[in-house]
Amino acid sequence: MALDSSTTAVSPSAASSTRLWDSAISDDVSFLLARANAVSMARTRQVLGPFGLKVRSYALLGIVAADTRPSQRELSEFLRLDPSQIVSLVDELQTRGLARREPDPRDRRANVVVATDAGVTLFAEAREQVLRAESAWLADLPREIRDRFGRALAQLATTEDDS
Amino acid sequence: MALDSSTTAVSPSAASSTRLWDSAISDDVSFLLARANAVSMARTRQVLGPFGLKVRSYALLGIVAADTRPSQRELSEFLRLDPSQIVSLVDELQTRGLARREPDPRDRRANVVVATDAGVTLFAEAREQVLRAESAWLADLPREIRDRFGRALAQLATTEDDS
DNA sequence: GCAAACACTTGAAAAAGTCAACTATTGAGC
DNA sequence: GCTCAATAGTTGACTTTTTCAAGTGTTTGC
Repeated sequence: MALDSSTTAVSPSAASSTRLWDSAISDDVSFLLARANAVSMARTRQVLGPFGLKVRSYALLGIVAADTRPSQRELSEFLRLDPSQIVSLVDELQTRGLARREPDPRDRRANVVVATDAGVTLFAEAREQVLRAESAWLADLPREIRDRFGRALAQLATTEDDS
Repeated sequence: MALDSSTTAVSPSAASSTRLWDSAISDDVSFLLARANAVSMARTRQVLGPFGLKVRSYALLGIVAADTRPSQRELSEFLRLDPSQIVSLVDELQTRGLARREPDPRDRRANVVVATDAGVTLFAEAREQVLRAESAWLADLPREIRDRFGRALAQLATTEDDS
């Protein structure tokens, strides 16, 4: 299923699969959330394409563009990525002149990752388009839901799992 | 990031990464949606574990348990999976006696996938637990949001992407 | 009747994720 | 102050997942 971000979302008006929306799982919040996420990923990916950014690079760039000066370890934990994946993402941004590593003065084992001016600028431009696409996507929700959807998601996103 | 279903979600109260929630991207609906989806996946996975089901098998079983008699092609399109992935999932359910293939009388190239009685029963039991976990997860949302969250997600999930 | 398209299947290839091991550094315990 | 376990970042091996190619048998459009 599109329970990941690797698939392009199309509407259930695609004739051959419309009828399967009548089955029970299409009432499951988990299914709907996965589906909505897939649509969101596809839309975001499309918007970021012209900036040469992928969703993960965009997210990492956004964090470091906020002058947070995170260590790679912090990025890894926050983004829920393996440290070796952070290495690759930072390498890529560094190669493009959008971010760089600096030695962390508090701990010689660590780097902090900082955005360059070019990185800050690119992020701002990309974010403008991302937010525009989001607004368009959310536009048809009832107003009182739309205004609180982000907050609801944030609350759900920060609920501990049942481990 | 947890922009996929492969990661266990933990709260931002995990001390070392709390401060990164202050960056811009944590306002992005796409980021929050991905995060909420990751939590949802983790919770669903945990609930389905004791039934020996994974999220995708559960979804597929749910569709065929609804007496929809879908072809594999229809399942592939609906769930946004490659046909070869449907083969594996159906194989697995078939091996466990939860579903089976039948020749499609309308088209000899095709099979329809049907749930067995055991499959229908297992799905019902699993679904009960999935819905219970969902209710618990959504419980702290404001009432007027909680009552309409699923519908909002369904609307978003069925919006065409900008392709 | 023929050729292109299609359903399912198998398996190869590519991509993504996970894990192991290394060097250098830090911090806890004595 | 010393020792050793833990840690940060890195590289690369290994595993898993996804994508793609190609095959057989069937259907459809001309």
